[in-house]
Amino acid sequence: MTSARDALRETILTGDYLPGERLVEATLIERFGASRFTIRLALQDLAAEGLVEIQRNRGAVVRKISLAETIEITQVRMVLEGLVAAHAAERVTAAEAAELDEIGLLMRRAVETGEHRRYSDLNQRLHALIRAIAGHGTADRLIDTLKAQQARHQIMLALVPGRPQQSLPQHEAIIAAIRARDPKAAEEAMRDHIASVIEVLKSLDESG
Amino acid sequence: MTSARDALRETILTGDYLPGERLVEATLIERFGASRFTIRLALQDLAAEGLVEIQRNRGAVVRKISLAETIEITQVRMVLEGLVAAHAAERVTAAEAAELDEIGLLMRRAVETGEHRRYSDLNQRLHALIRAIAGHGTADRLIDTLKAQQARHQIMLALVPGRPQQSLPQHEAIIAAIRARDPKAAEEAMRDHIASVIEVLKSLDESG
DNA sequence: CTGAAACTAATTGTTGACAATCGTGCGAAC
DNA sequence: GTTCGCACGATTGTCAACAATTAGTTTCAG
Repeated sequence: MTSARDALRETILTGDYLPGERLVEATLIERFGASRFTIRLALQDLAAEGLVEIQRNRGAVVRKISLAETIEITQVRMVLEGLVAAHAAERVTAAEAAELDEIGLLMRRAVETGEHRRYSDLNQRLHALIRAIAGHGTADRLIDTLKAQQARHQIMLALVPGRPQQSLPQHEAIIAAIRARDPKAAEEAMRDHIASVIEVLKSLDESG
Repeated sequence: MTSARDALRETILTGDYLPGERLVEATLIERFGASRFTIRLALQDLAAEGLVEIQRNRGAVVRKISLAETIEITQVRMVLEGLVAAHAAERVTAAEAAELDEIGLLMRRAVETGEHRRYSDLNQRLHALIRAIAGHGTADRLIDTLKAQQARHQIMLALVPGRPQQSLPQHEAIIAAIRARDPKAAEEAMRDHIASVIEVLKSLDESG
């Protein structure tokens, strides 16, 4: 059963196990009903993804990701998503452009009506669509890995007040650049957007 | 013994096993003198790094990396190393600046005397130094992984005629920008440099 | 009362055997 | 002669038991 791997992964990502918490194999066996071998393989896998840390003879713990590291990860995401946005601008089709436009419209509406949760969902949808348009497998895989590592910190970001008003024009700029098939502008717009995310993270560093 | 993992890794990287070749566990046990469990773990690890591909009930094969994928990987390296160069420009110390200068000087000399092998070594040393100066752990790890994946294709690039003459000024521009503590210029210079590498790769695509 | 050493319980590392699965080669039918 | 099906060999997937290591605890000497 490889599904034990995904189950464990999901459990860590949703925050059932806290960072720094020990992942004792016997406990996991009981919780997921998998054999020790399977659990062990799953932990090994998650370690390769950077979600847990395995120390020899000491077992696995949920990896603690500091705010400083979150900033590093976001910086890497900034340049990767910038690359992806540029590729999307080169490859976007008319149908995809229409889809981008629609998401942009819905985002504006969500901000106006104050539906923060919906805006967050649309945000994810937009980024996912851009990645799909770009079709850059290598960047895609890395972004997924990095996103998983910051899963916990990302939830916090969605709750920052005034954030949607700040990011909406950035999103619209990204959409406009991709629709105009301007790779350079698309990359720049995406980088500006994520750079502002980094600024928010840094301000959290100072305040907390 | 975790060393079996490194041994297998090294063996694949040096090209003893060719892309597409099957990695039968029994054979590896005999070759590396490790237990099956250890070999299995090693393969799992290498799969996570993208060096081998594991299919259920079919075992592991050395991952075949197409030229198109190599280009993708290099594009990602371009933006990552660009980020790293920018960070290096922000953090470089006087001593490090001197070291950069020295490498630049040696590179120029190596090009003038036609010592291609030496130039290639200095090239690696320069990139490694810039990464060390930047101290960006997240980007560092990813670059290492990507480099390992292209190990085979990279050897080819060093042999392209006229390449040192082309890349020397690019390297000098990178060094100058970092010494001037200009992050934006450093990133741009690094990206220009690797972009030209991508052009070489694309020309290989057309010719071969 | 404090410190170190030895013991013990908990946990992980490793091994070998067994089960499941896949690809291949043979044979028979059309 | 070709194709389909079957069985066998090779290979990987999984398991349970055993060995090694670690960390915590107790005991004893100073």
